Amino acid sequence: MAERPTTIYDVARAAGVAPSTVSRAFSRPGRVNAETAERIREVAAELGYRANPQARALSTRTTSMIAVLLADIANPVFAELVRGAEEAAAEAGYAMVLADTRESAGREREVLDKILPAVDGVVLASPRMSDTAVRQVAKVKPTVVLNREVGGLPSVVVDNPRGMRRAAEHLAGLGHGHVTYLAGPEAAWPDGVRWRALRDARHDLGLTVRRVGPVPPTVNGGIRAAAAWAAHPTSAVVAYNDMIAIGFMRGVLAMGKRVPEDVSVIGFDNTQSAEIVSPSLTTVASPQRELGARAVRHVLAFVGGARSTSTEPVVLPSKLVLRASTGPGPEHA
Amino acid sequence: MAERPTTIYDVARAAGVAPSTVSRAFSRPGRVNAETAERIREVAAELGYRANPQARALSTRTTSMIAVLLADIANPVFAELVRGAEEAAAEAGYAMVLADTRESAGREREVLDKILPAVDGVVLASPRMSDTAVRQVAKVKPTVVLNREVGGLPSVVVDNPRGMRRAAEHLAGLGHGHVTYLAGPEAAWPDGVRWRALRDARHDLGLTVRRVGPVPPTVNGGIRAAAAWAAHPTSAVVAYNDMIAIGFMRGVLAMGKRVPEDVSVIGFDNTQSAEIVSPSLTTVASPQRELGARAVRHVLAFVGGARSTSTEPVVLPSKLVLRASTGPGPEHA
DNA sequence: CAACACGCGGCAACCGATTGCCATTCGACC
DNA sequence: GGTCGAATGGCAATCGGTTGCCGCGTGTTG
Repeated sequence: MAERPTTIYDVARAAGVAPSTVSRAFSRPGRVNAETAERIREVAAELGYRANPQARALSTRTTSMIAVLLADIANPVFAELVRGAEEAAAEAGYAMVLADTRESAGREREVLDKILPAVDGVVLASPRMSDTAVRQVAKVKPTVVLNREVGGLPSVVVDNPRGMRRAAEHLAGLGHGHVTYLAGPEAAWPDGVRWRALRDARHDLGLTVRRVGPVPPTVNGGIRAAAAWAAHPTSAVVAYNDMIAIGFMRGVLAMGKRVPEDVSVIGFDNTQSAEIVSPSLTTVASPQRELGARAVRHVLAFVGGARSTSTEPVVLPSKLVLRASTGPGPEHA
Repeated sequence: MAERPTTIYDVARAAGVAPSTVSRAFSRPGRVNAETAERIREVAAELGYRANPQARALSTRTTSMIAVLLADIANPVFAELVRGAEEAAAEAGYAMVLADTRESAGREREVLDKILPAVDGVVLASPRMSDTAVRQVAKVKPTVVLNREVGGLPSVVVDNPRGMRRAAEHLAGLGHGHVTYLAGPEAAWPDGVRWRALRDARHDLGLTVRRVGPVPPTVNGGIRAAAAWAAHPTSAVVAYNDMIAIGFMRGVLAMGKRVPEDVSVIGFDNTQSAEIVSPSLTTVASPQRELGARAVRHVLAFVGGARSTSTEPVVLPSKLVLRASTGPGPEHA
């Protein structure tokens, strides 16, 4: 432990050349005589030399690392997203580091202070901090925002309005006239978008809509939402995400009601849990893996110097996955 | 984007002092005249100065960051672990960065090359690389291994043998005489430990045990395990983890068999899914949050210079959580 | 009044790489 | 034989901080 790693200086001394030559042997193929380079490489291998990316970053200002900030690692919806991001980064020869910010704007700031100088770009997935703070970050390093739009900044989002619209149409088609939205955290940008999309659909589809919450985006949050909903029950609910939807089902089951006979439930995200819970959950799916990959590629394009890249948000489609948690409503023909 | 951040040199010029004084104003309270320090701090705030931890690391060799390497982010068992690690790190004023290595020893190496110089210590959670490679890492930076024991290196593990023993006792008590173990990845250290613990229990408890697999530690892996198990069915199975157990249940359900009437199922990890699946899953729980926190504190102790810290593994208890997936077996009294 | 300690700021070296520029060597060409 | 240019290696500055050491000015003490 704490054994000093070998540097180009160690290698240079051992190989009888100048440090600059060692440096070039690795980063400037052809700039150094082939034999000399070969000898240097041998000595380096023998000594177990590994370049220190941080030291390199001092002068080159690039580290081959990008950071992805996540609001909540425990939220399973991020699992696939991270995979996509990691793969896209690896493909481009970058390492991806992740930071969990525990749904807190303060933690986001703290982590960024430490990590920002160490990376070439940042993906902010569902950031909780203010637009101003996000722009601040974007001034320092190439930044792409995920699941949120911040004016003027590149972002990758899911087509939430269309997803919600499909959910509403599905419920209306089943004969549900009243729908409750179980709201997630107010700091979560998609929450507002989804709620507005539901409200916008109400005229066309002849629905009345209500809203309970906000509750935390967890199973327990869903249980609390169930209690709130019970004060003015409706025959259908759409939850901010799958976790809330699952908690809600658990809550209403505990009240002796049944899903979907007494109440139809739709979630968002199509997490693995949506499939294994029973009744299995109808939910609005989004291509998370693709989302992560696109965000990373987008950042890397900026890192590569793209200046003119459009700042129009990249919008990825969502689709409704039908399962067993939705059924006919009171006005079913 | 790409706007050069302010440095101590900028601050020094603006405040009319030497860069070294700026540096000391921040890192050596008392070393600089209070008024001067105050003025420097004001100027710094005005210019939006933020210290570059990487540059600092060059001379101090500490970055206030630690890395946690995970075999698979998508595995929900890691969610709580990460939480515990993150909290313990934050408590000590450290930032935690995470890297997903996609169950690949190669990725572990690549990521470590990039990230190691940027952090003060490393937690290797369920590493897939060889003992030799792990020791190599430990020579460079303080390292703690999680869910695995590598001779001579500090580690934090769960008491798997006891957990498996409890599971076996539970099944034996219910009148199951034959138990199949659904094996996880061979590279996963706990897999061997759990299997051996089950075999060791067989004499005492009068069981016969079999083993199918290995299969990937996922729901799909479990479905495959179900097919393999069906060739020689037993009235009880213990899976390497919850995901496999859940996939297994899905698989046998699809064959028209019922859980627990036809086969009792026990998982490992007590992930959230174990609770919401139906039938709910009996599983061996471990204190993941504590596991993560302990590992981080352990690393930080080494970072702080502890040399004599014992390298005896820290062993955390596990316990059996009874749910609906286990029931009486054929020899039930 | 001399000797000394202490407070406080600056100088310069250093951490580990990269890179612009210069010096040397050597072969080629006129 | 002289000139020129390509190939190759070294010197030294630089990136953004940290820190050992020096020096100056002031206050304290004998």
